[in-house]
This record gives sequence, structure tokens and C-alpha cells, in this order.
Amino acid sequence: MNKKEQYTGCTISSNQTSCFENLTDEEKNLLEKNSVRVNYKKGETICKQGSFSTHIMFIEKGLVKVYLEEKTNTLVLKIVPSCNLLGLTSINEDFITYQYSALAYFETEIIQIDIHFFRKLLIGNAVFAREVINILNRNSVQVNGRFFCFTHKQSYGRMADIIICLSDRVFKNTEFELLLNRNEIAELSGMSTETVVRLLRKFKDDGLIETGNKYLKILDYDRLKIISEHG
Amino acid sequence: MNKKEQYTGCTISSNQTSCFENLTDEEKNLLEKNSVRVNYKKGETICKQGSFSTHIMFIEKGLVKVYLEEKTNTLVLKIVPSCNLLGLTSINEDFITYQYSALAYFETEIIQIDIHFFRKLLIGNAVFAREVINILNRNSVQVNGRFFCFTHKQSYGRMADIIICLSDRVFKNTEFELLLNRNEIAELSGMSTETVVRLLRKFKDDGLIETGNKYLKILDYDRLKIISEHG
DNA sequence: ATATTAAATTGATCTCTGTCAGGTATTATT
DNA sequence: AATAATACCTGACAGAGATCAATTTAATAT
Repeated sequence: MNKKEQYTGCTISSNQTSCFENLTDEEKNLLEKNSVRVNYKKGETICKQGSFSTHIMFIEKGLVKVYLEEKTNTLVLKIVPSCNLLGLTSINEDFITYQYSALAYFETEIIQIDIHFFRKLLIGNAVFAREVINILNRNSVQVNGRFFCFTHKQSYGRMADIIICLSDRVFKNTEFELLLNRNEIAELSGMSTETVVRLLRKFKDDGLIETGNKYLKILDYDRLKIISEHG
Repeated sequence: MNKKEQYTGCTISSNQTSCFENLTDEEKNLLEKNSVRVNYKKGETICKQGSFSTHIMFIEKGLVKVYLEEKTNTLVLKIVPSCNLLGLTSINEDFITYQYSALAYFETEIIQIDIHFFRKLLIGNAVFAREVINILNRNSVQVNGRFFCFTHKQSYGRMADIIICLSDRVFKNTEFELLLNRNEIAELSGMSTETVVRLLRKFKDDGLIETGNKYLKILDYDRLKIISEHG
């Protein structure tokens, strides 16, 4: 029987797509011709919500923050690692502009694929289209889970979530160099910077984690997990 | 130039799919054979999160609440009117169970389509697949907008949202019989029943709406709109 | 090394909104 | 019609977390 999954505020999809494997050699060739590689430095904007959507992006290397913005408000939808696609929403011609912004968390290499070409690929290759549907669905499920967490968990739980998430999915180690500052963690977990500071201190005082200068170490993974589930 | 859309907590997709128009006559025939019609009464469960996903559902008539649940918590993702599909997530074979629950708000007629057959349709007909992709994308955009609202707007704004939404999209009239009770409105707008009551009273006192026995009338649409945008 | 800017921290306060508890009105049932 | 059961309403209270202001620490530039 399936283990019943708990929702976590975790944003980082651990999925990696292999959708291009479904293309024929000829399609792959054409893909090559209709693509360009672009490198982004930490903090650079990869695509901007509201601007014309001219291409679909494939993350070749790096880590990308995908977020919504309106006035001064921001909502991080997901953090996307390498081997994932960005901008798929605009496959739909109703969405002539990007529906979200994306930004490089650090050094990131993107392959831009012409959107008209991408649409042609979809029409011409149903197996490929099917794989894209799968990607979209995995995405929704993940964002929905995050939505659930944001509305039902309080800060303790969300903080625990993000620590676990960083450990499990990004750095794959219980001890890691913390590349995000307090402000970025706040954004990710949907709370204020001050609250992040206070919670991290509390977790430290309680012996759950150890934090130093830009580094974080999990001391009591199990207890964090419990907080994640009940907080 | 495009008017810049504001996010609203509005849940009701005004989209209606016509994806089946892309099928050949033969496919339509097969579709007929692989489908059954089911009628649901108000409050009945149409599909249950966590149960095996055996079919995709098409809403022929009615109104459906789609929501996530975990323990005692609930999150309404969207309200879906007729001519829309449910359960598309499970096109992806990774999701052998439904990822959300759905319930009839009132008398609803559903066409259940065998999921294996639906998958075959997708593989066999790229135009159809493309339309399904469009549906999924419209869906995500809507749910994301709602996510944004829930995290950034406070109760006043969300309350205004829902009143406008009911008026514009469901009953298509500024005066309507309120089919939802306070508890259901609370669920929809992500707040407690008491808060809903208080806000409705406040809106009434401020001359924004008129409420009577199970009915609601908008008196000052423009001011509601302003509250929706700034609240 | 010093100055300047940015990030992290801490404390105090304040507000929104949920919870609880107790009402009244409305609807359903016998 | 009487009773039971919901739904609706109101007030009091409390707690989570945001905001503001001030200080310390770290990072960067001169």
C-alpha cells in the first residue's frame, strides 16, 4: 500500500524531465537549430512576468526561483533545479506573456527554445506531448501541496519544511553551506525576515540545528520532521 | 495593450472546454462507448482524494467544488462549472490515485470516461492532447492566482473577491439567491465562519451589499472592486 | 585598516483573525 | 404546533506573526 504522503511546503521539485528522449533524431536536430544557450549569474532574471513569451526554457545547469509578483508582493511558487522546463504555460496561445518571473539563484545555464517550434513539436509528436502533460501535472500537484501548507501550517512547520527540503533535495546533506540569506528564506517560506531569524534561533536553542556563518547543520532530523508534520 | 490583470481569490474558472471537438467521428464513437453518465445530488462526493483514479470526469451540468484534504483541514482549489474536466492529473500514470476530492455543490451530471481510453486518445490525437495541455495551463494559472491572493490579501479583500466572483461568474447578476451558507463561503475564502459573518455585516453596514434570507445584492460594485484590489 | 553599506538580530508593539462561548433566528422533524 | 436541529450572529479573548525601530555583526569598498 502507498505511504500516505504529507503535504510539505517544500518547493523544490525533485523531478527531472527526460521528455526530449521521445523525439526522433530529426526532431532533435531541429531542436538544436531552434535553441540557444544563455548563461545567467546569481540574481539575474531569466524571464519576467508580463513580458512577451517568446521561448520555452530548459534548465541545463543551476537553480531557479519561480515566483509571482504584483506591486511589492511576491510569492515563490517553486524552486526548479536542472533538467526542468520553464515557461510551459505559454504553450497555450492565450498566454502571450509569461505568467511568472524566474530568477537564477546562482550560476545557471538555460537553453531557450523557440516557442513556435516547441508548439510544432507537440503537434507532431504525441508521445512528447504526453510527457509534457505529465510534467504539467507533477507541477500542479507540487504547487497545490505548497498552497495547502501555506494556508494550514504555521511558521514552525514551514520553517522545518524548508530546512528539510534544502537538506534532502538541494544539498543532499544534513550539513551544508547556506547559500540563501535570511531574506530569501523568508520569501521561500512565506514569512517575514524577522520571523525567520527568531525561528532559526529557537531551533538552535532547542538543539535541532546548528547555524554558523552561512552554514547550517541538522542535529535532530527526526524532531524536525515531527515539527514539519504537526506545526 | 493588455490590461494588467489583478489576482483575485476568485475560484471559479469561467473557461469551458471544447476539446472533444478535436476528435474524429470514430474517436467520438469510441468515447461514447467508454463513458457513462452519473448524476449527483447536492453534497455528494464525485471523487475522493487518495482513491484509485479509474476515470476522467466531464461535468455535463452543475457546479463542483475541488479541494484538498488532510486530517481535518481542507483547501478549496477551485470551483468548476459545467463543460470542464476533472481528474486530469491522473493522466500521469505516476498518480494512480486522485490528487484531490470533488463534491457536487448542487445537482450535477458527470460523464465518466475510462482513464485508459482517455490516455489512448491523447496518444492518438495530438491536437486533442494540445487542447488538454491548454486546459491544464489555464488551470494552473488560476490556482496560482488564488494562491497569491490567499497569501497576500487579507480577509476584506478575499471577501470582496468572492462576492464579485459569485456575481460575475456564477449567477451573472448583482442580485442572487445565495446557495452557499456561511460555512461554505468561509471554506471558499479561506477564513472562519465567524469572520465571514462579521465581514458580511460590515459590508452591509457600509452600504456595499444588502443581505436577506439566503439572498445577496451588490449595492456598490465599484467600491467592492476597490476593496478587492487593496484589501 | 578604516569607512561604508548591507545583513542579521533583538525587543516592543499592534493588528488581524481564529477560537470559544453564548446567544437568536430559521429550518426540519415529529 | 411543538420540538429538535441547524444556521446565523455577537462579544470577549488570545495568539501568531507582521511591522517598526534600534543595535550588532558581517561584508565590501576606499
